[in-house]
Amino acid sequence: MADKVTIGDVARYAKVSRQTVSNVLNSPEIVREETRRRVRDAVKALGYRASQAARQMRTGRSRLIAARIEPAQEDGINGSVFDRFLHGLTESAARAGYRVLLYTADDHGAELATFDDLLGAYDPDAFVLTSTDYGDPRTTWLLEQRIPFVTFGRPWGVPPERGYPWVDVDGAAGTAMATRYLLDAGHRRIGFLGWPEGSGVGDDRRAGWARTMAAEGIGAAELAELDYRTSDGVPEGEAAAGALLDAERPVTALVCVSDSLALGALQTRRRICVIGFDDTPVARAVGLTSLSQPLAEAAASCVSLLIGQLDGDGAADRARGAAESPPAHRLLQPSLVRRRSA
Amino acid sequence: MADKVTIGDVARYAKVSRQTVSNVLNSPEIVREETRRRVRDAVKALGYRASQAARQMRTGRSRLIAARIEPAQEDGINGSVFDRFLHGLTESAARAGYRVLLYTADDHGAELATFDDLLGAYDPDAFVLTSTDYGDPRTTWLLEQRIPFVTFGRPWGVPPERGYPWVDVDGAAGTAMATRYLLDAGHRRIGFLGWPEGSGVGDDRRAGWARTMAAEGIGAAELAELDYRTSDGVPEGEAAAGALLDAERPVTALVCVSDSLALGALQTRRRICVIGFDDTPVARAVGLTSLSQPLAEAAASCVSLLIGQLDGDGAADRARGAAESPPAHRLLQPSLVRRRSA
DNA sequence: TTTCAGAATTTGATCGTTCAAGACGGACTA
DNA sequence: TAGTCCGTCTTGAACGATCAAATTCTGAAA
Repeated sequence: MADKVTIGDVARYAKVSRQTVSNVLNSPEIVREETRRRVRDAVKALGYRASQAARQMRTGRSRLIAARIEPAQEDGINGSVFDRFLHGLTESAARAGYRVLLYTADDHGAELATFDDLLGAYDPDAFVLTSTDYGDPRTTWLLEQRIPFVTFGRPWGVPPERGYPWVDVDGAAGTAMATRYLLDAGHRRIGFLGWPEGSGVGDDRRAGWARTMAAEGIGAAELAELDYRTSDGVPEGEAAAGALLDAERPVTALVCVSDSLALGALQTRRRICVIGFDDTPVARAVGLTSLSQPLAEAAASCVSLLIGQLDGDGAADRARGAAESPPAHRLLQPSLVRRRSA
Repeated sequence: MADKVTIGDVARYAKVSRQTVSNVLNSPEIVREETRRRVRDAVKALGYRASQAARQMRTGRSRLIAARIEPAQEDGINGSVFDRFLHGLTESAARAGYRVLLYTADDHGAELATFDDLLGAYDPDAFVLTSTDYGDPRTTWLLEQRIPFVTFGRPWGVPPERGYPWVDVDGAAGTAMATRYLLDAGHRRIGFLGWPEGSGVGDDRRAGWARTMAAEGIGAAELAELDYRTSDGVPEGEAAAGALLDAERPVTALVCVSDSLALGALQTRRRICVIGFDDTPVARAVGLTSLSQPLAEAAASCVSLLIGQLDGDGAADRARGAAESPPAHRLLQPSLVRRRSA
């Protein structure tokens, strides 16, 4: 194993000083063309790569982004969504010269402790949070500590002045699209299988269905009939779909808040069109039409929002003690993947 | 944000020297009891945490373990297996004072380049490889560079003298267990839905079924009839199961090399018992009996094998230029999760 | 030729930790 | 009494990079 090549080795090889090599790497514009070329050749010839540890010592920047890897959920079907997001995150981060550091935590309290731990030891430059919920203590803590972060998920119920950058997928637009698709196919009794009220994501997805149905002239009373709420899970979906199908005026199609519920609905084996949400592997496997989140794009957006804070004028802003521009955010559109079920 | 607490701050507070603080942290046994206590109090009072970057500078150890996050597979159903492994890895590593650094790579070539990149910049102490295959160039490369690593997956086709530490789940024992279970339930025409010959994992799983059937007195000719090979995927499974069911002497039960194939078999909706492999979320969702890999335990084993190399006498061994003891490994047993399908 | 501004490059200090070697005091030995 | 040793603690140097300031170089104007 070749001994470590240091910036000094490169400097000697290129017959310049350490600092010039450093400049070629970090601010090439201030180095004369010919010197720059010589240094770059030396870097290539020796296979030099800057030691992240040494750089971090001086600059205080670790080029590390911390992300929590979530435990496999009870139901697990939706787990792969996060998996794909994480993959995209790793790729986008690498392109921007950052790496993803994983951590786990069982609850918000443990997660705050982990933040502190990580910041003390590895000192990541930023965090990416997922599964944000109402009154999330993590965002508050990070804002207080002035640690850069982004969330994948909107700040549900957070007043705008406490805003922070986020990326999310427009769930309402997705369910609206699905509903419109079913309406165009001639359906009118289109039910919605959703979660109990109170989850940001769930309520948002329900809203898209509701407003599309309302625009079609369907009244509130009928909507209430068509709106079924249950906790997530395949058996729950089967039961709920059964209830809606056995009603006096049965549904002919269902928009579901998750693939788990949609899969349950499919398992009733009744003549019914079903559309799920998240386009999980299961959906692909069983031919379930589903709304697909652009996860790679979401991850890329997260990284670019972070980079804006980190490499951009973020430091300057924080020094001035003022965040003048409101935090950036991005709302992405899901797409409908047509399969046998609808 | 409190300024960073350094070892010097702690030293001043405890009225000792920097080095004594360092000793309390790294070799407490050489410090007098009372001093040790005083230093520990100071550490707690100030909330000190050693800077990983500075430590790495001096010791050359990053306390980072690199793992590749695999792209979601075509079929994706089995993706969650890796996901759960990664979660376990992160947890076990944290317990041992290590963190997991993610990277991606599209093929082995790109992965070798990434190894080099990572080692140059972040200098992880070890790698965890998954999805090893025959003649894997990655293990050869890492062995040559004398970089510690473990694989989750046996060294298929690697001569013992080029051995390295690994952890794996005994697939053959799993399919043997499944086959035995079906035999005990009275089945005799038990088919095996497997992948084409040539994959280590696939062949191993087939072997467990074959040897259990043979032990039951079923001849080679009949075994060949019952053994179906196809590429992975739900439609493929459906087709294969159909063929075995429509044969002159149809099967009454199926052991499958993956949940994808098993799910396909289930979708034939024929009266047949099916057992899958991996206990994926889909299996849980549709009530598929499946073999479950102890992923958390596998991850913990990977970490402990690595720690043995890293914190143990690994450095001394390497200094002596001799690996006297053969690399350690662990073969774990899967378990059968009974559900409706068998 | 001299002067000078600006560009290009170099030098010394520093980040926070651990290593290697040295200092100090007390006990034990000769 | 002096010498030696051991346990405990301290001091200076080093890891490899960047920052800040000093220095040298370049070319144009006086």
